[in-house]
Amino acid sequence: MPKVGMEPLRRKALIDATVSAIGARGSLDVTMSEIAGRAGVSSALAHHYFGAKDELLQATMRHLLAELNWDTRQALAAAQSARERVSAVIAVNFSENQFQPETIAAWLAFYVEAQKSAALRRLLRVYARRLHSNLMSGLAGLLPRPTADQAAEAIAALIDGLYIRRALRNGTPNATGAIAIVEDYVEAKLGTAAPATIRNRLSGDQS
Amino acid sequence: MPKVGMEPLRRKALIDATVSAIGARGSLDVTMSEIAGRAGVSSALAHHYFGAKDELLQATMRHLLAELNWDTRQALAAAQSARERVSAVIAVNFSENQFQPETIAAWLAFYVEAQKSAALRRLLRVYARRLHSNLMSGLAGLLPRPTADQAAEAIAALIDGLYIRRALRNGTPNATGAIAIVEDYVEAKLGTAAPATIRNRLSGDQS
DNA sequence: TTTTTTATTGACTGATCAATCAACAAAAAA
DNA sequence: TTTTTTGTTGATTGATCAGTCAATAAAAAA
Repeated sequence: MPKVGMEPLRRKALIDATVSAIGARGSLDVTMSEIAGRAGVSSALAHHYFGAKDELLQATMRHLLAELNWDTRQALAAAQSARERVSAVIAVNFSENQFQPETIAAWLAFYVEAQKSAALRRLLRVYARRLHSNLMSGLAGLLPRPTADQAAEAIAALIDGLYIRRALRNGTPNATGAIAIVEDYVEAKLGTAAPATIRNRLSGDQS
Repeated sequence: MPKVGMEPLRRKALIDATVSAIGARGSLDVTMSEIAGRAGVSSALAHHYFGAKDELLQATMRHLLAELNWDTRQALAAAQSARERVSAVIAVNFSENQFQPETIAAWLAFYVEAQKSAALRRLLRVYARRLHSNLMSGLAGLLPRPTADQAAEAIAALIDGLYIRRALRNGTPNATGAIAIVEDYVEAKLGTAAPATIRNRLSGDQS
């Protein structure tokens, strides 16, 4: 079997296997054998390409982050207004690609692991900063500065909160419901602080 | 040393030690020795009183839940109006007792572990249901039914989200800031759907 | 006093797992 | 063809831990 040029393929397969293993187990303490098995290789190979388990986990998280970033850039590019940019960022986080049980479990697990690992903590901070700045790229045009900043913080917290609750299959099950909650917040926020013409652009209101 | 009547004391000490060990390690994979050490006893004793590690973790979570519930009941009893009930529930979740790094780390870790353990999942569902119904005890008097339900969902997600972000020491550091964000949401929500007299009761608005 | 109950531990066992390594095999280069 | 590089694994090692158990000792009951 040994063909040349396997490395990138194996790396990709191992990273994908890591996400699915974490998703299946629901936590980060998956074994290297489990991951390697899912990728169809031996655990020794996983060590060969990634060294320590830690590095595989970091690479996996970087991959998740890169995918989210890619999706976000696509969505932002298609947005035509500040208001649409906000919705685009929200929508991406609950899109098919992102709002998958496997992916959610992985994010959650990484959040916990980040308390132990400085490297993962750094990566999560990158995520938080990006999310904030992506949200601000829309909000800055809709609300005065300090208010916009707080709104971005709230939206970010909402997104994280809805993720964590989804992991438990508590209320707020589907992506549609989650988006509705966040969009409703945005509307409420714009309704109290911005000209009325901006209100009620997307969904029907309930006043 | 063996005095009679040690059991309840040891149980309490072990549960406290579990919270602090989880807080220190930042994850649920603390060893029984670590926990027992913090409680000043041998790991064999921890097994003696709790059987398996799993049961100690469940007991710990039940304890956290009971404390939160107690604090919430106190706060609700002191509230004089529907609006105050909402604020009371919010305030409790960010109070000295609850919004502690140790406690936050424990909650987060339990969320992850709940994906593996049916027992922990059940406990977290109890928490979610209680939070929702406590919030509704105030919101039901301020907003029409379906809107109130969605608002409770959003507030719960906000609280969970702010917890998770606090764990990383991302933005939103202090409890005050967190409360401000949630209260601001409530105000915005009431502002669009309820009579104006209800608005701006607690904090200054920014319109 | 003797016996039983309660509290407590050190030492041990068995299982799990990350990480290593020597070995093998196919392809590419010489 | 021979040599080197690249890909791959089974077997092994060493560490870590949950859980068990026999033993000890103080207190309470008989």
